[in-house]
Amino acid sequence: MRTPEELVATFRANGLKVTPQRQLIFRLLHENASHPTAETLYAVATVQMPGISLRTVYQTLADLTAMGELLHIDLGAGAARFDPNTDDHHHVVCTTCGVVHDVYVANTTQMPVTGLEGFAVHSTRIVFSGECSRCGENISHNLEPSSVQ
Amino acid sequence: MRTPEELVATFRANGLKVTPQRQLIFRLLHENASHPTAETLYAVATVQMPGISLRTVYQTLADLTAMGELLHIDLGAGAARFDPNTDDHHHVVCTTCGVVHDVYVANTTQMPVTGLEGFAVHSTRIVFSGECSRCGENISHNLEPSSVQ
DNA sequence: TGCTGATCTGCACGAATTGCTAATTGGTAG
DNA sequence: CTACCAATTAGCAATTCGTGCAGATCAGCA
Repeated sequence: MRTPEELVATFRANGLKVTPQRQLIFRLLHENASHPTAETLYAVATVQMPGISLRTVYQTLADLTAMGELLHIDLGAGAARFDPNTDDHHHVVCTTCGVVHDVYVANTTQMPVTGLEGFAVHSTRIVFSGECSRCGENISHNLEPSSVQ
Repeated sequence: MRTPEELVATFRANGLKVTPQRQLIFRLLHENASHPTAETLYAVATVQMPGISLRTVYQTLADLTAMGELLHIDLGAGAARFDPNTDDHHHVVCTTCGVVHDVYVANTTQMPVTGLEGFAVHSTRIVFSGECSRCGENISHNLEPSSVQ
């Protein structure tokens, strides 16, 4: 995800105004490397800016998505997640706690596939579901702090 | 998808009652090889059984899904689709008309992947999006009837 | 400083389900 | 064949995740 400053510049370049609400959201997204839902971001934003509207959060996320600065990811359950990582990648979801991690899959366009005849494929979405290591050991052992969020 | 008769037997075996509503839905699913939504099935069911409740359709689809006789597939947009094909497979969606076709992908567990460390993956869901041949040529040429639904 | 269109807020609305409950009914025990 | 009772159905309310709308506000420019 680009820096809040870059996003400010991008918004200006696109003729969009730079409001305090938008700047706050830029900052939160830049700081937060997780895959928040609109509600989650709203909750965090409210702390720093009481009165900000959930509607505005949705709107700004939609703007960022439209500009390609954010990915709108639908895991097929619950609210949409927004991903500051705009690389070509995929996701794993923990079915227990809901954490989402980025996954990189090589050559998705060259997978051995049957049934795509007649389709001009524009995109491929892969979602792995499983249990993260933290949930796997529901009793917290003396586990070295891994990259598990 | 199993035959209505088999499903009747399975329901009885599981201690569930066999009602006319359920039998109708068994039949519709067996006949209909597409990937209907609950509403779609409801619409068809209503013709043969006016007064059947959408709630009942949802309930029966949930029962079948719980028994593994049906797959609940969420394409990440709009209503859930129900798939009578319970093989291990994936899907393509036409972004224009919404048709869904089954896709078989070999060895999804051996794809070259980075980022799954620490996850015990239980399932992999792949959704291809694109345009089907029918929508690709939005003017209907003298196209030989293919398997395009 | 003043405009003015963009933006924000708050609320109503919409789609897709699920929760709840009274009325009905399948399956079985007489 | 009949009665009984838990399972099921119907139908409506409630929920979740968003989007549409309208009036109040504000950013950015002259």
